[in-house]
Amino acid sequence: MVKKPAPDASRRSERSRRAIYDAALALVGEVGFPKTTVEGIAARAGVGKQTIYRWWSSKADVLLEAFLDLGERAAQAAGQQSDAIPDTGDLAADLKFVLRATVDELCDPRFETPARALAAEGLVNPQLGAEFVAKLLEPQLQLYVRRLRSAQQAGAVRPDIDPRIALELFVSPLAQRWLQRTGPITYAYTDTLVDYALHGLAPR
Amino acid sequence: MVKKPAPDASRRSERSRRAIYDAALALVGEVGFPKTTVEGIAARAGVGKQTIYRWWSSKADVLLEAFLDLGERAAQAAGQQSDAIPDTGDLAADLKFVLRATVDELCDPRFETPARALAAEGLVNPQLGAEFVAKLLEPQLQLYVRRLRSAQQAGAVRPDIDPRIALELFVSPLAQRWLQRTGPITYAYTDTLVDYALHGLAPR
DNA sequence: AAGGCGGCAAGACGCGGCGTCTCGCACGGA
DNA sequence: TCCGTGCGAGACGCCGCGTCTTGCCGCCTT
Repeated sequence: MVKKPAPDASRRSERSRRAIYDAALALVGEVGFPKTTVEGIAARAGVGKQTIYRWWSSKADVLLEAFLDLGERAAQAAGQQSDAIPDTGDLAADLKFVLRATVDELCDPRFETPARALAAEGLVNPQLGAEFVAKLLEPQLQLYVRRLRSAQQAGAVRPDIDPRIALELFVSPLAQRWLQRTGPITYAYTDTLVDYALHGLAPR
Repeated sequence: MVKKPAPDASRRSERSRRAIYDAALALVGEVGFPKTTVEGIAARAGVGKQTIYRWWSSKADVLLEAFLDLGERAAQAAGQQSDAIPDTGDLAADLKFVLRATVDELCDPRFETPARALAAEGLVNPQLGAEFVAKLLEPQLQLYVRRLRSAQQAGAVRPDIDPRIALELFVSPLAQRWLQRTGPITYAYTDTLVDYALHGLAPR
């Protein structure tokens, strides 16, 4: 199964790696993913094409790592963790708070272009899609799982509910509106999602 | 705003149009969307490239129309409409029924490959994405809106609920699992979604 | 019946990006 | 000192894109 002669990672140029990340993110933001080329990334980064092909298999692969790296740096810069869900005891308020923050993030152009490009590529490329889900999406969703489990212990959520499915009631609608542009994304919308999901559509 | 000399549609070859639809769907199914080329479609259809470029702007555009055409033919073949939501008076049962049918459809390879390819392209190409949503997705969603309105009049759904948002509680999770492969797609799963959405996560 | 008009199949063409390969160069360890 | 190897640079063949050209054929007009 080992196809490549495996280049020596200890000799790898950190400088080139950073330059490639920066160039890839900048180009995707400026001209979009389809018009971003490996040649363009190499030229902007001041790097030989071979250096890119030596360490990555495709421009999507480069962008995924660049995006992961961006996320890590942002998280480190923002103190400990910007990604934990608060637990004040008021589940509805906590969910609305974190979903509002997600709305802000989804509307930030710096985030939006590469994220959408990666999601799109992941749909068609299962290998990349799996990595995207495993490294970016699922860790976020697990935060909701934890918060919902806490809510179950506090009696705010029925004990027979599966948290991994429950979170999709408010996360997936937001994701779909953003991905497919099927509707406006506002605080009012996400607040409504939380209310509907917690209390149901049927009369009580 | 009129850029093209507008070819004479009355002289258009129906034979070529059909051959192009068939070739496009076949190729996408066989080698996937990224490896499908305009040249390949033309060759398989026994058609000049210019004939494709005369009537469509991109391979994604071709595939969108081919897919719409496929859907129309399938709908016509299946009697009147295969896409209406039953209204037996039991909202939960009706929703579970139609979602199970959707699960079957999403797992049909003939449907899956082109649909996923179109969705992926729509993410990155807003023009195509808007058309995809307007012509394929939103009409389906409006069926849920109607069924939910009927349920509101019957007292099965609270009157202050917005049906267009409510339907997302069970449709979007399924859509996301399918698109991003974030989890298994089963009848049990969609049944659970309906139960959670109707009765809420909180204790009653 | 004769002529034109326009879509048609076929394919040549230039362009540009892909992925590979070949150079020297720099820098590390024996 | 001398390999070994990643590096920047860029040449190379390949292929698909989107346009353009050629000759054919059917329809509409006259």
